[in-house]
Amino acid sequence: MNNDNKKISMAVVKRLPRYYRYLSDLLQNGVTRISSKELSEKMGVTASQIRQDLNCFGGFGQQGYGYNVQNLFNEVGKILGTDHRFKLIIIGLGNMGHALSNYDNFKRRGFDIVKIFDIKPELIGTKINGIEVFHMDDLDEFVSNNHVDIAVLSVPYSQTPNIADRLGRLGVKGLWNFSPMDLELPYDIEIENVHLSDSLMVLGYKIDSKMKK
Amino acid sequence: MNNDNKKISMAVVKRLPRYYRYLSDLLQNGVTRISSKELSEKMGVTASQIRQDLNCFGGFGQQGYGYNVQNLFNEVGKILGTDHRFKLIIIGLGNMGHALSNYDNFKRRGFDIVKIFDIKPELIGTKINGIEVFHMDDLDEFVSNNHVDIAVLSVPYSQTPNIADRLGRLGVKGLWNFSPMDLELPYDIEIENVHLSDSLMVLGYKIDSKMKK
DNA sequence: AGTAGTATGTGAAAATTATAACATACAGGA
DNA sequence: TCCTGTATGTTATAATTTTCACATACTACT
Repeated sequence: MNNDNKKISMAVVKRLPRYYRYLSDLLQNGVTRISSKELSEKMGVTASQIRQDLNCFGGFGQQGYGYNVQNLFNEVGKILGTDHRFKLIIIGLGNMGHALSNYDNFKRRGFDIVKIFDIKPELIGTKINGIEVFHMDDLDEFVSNNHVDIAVLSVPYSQTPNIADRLGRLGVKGLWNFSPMDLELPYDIEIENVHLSDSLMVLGYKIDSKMKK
Repeated sequence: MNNDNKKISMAVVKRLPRYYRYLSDLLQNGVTRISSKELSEKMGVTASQIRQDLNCFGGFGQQGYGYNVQNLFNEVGKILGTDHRFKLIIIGLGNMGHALSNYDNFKRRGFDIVKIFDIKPELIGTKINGIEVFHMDDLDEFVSNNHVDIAVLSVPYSQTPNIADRLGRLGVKGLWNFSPMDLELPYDIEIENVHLSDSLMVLGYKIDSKMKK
């Protein structure tokens, strides 16, 4: 609907998945329409922010009525790419790689894990949650011959930069990085760093700073 | 040094763990001093931001010299609470609970997992990474009689609100929530929501929006 | 010891982000 | 069909966050 080329800020984009979750919940509960005010109360944000955020992408609501939940859910989904599938590979079947491989929630959001890669001989050829485990030696060939959008990096710290660089060269479009190392590559690749320890430390800070008050 | 009561914004706090990581790296590499300019180049942020951020907590640097890496590392650590230990319990030994239990990185950051709770009979009494697994029925007694700072919530969606409420009532200080449900409780408890799917969807958005350009 | 160079801490400006305010348009009932 | 009430889209204002700019103070070299 709205095809403006005005830049959309990351602040807004980062809120979209949350809207998507709340809308999904509403749908599940059979709610068919909602106003920005009602939604704002549920989500603990201002109604103004909701309207502003949504309007970056188009006028999905109607004056005097509000938003149709199903429609808005679809629209936000489209913005987030749920109207098509992303193909993922997982690199590194350690703790986190294992957990992510078994996490079925991603599929519901449009993300299919198509293959897992590791180096441990005893894992190669096995299946985790129905997904085949290949050896890292076969990575380049697989990525070259198959459509892969995103690589999930859950390898040890020391190997992260090398493998990340390899994936960048292979032309993978996105990198979901679980190593406690920030990645920035000289390739045309989008990177999303997930630093669990960082989040935990922020929680620790919040607890401490409240005590001091 | 600086004990002002001026409020420190979350924007700043969320950057602290990153500083901490980079300083840790510098230490490891034997770097003893660094200027905000050098650090800014390494981290891909402005030198001004680094100086502003650090100055919220005190003047850790010296004009004409820069910052002593070891000292700054210690100071940022202190701000983040690494000068004392946080006691954690993990609730729910599913995929994520399992991964987190085995993640030894937390210990290095000041967080000790002291007990795991689940309901599956075959798990009770076993040890994961040296940590005992108790039954959920024993949760209340354990938390009442032992020091617990943070509960890590990695239970199924449907059970999240109930268990979260229970933990709130038990007086746990912080909640590290891995359920795709936002938590806000009427207790004096700090909450840090970790929504992996959200992060993945943002990555998906970034990939898509680049294509369209 | 004196001096040139360097880098902090900080106050002010710019940019970004969030909130408020309101004119417009539609819904729904009489 | 008209009219009141409601809720959007959007413009304007406020708040926050980031960047700039520079005076001050320390380093290090002669």
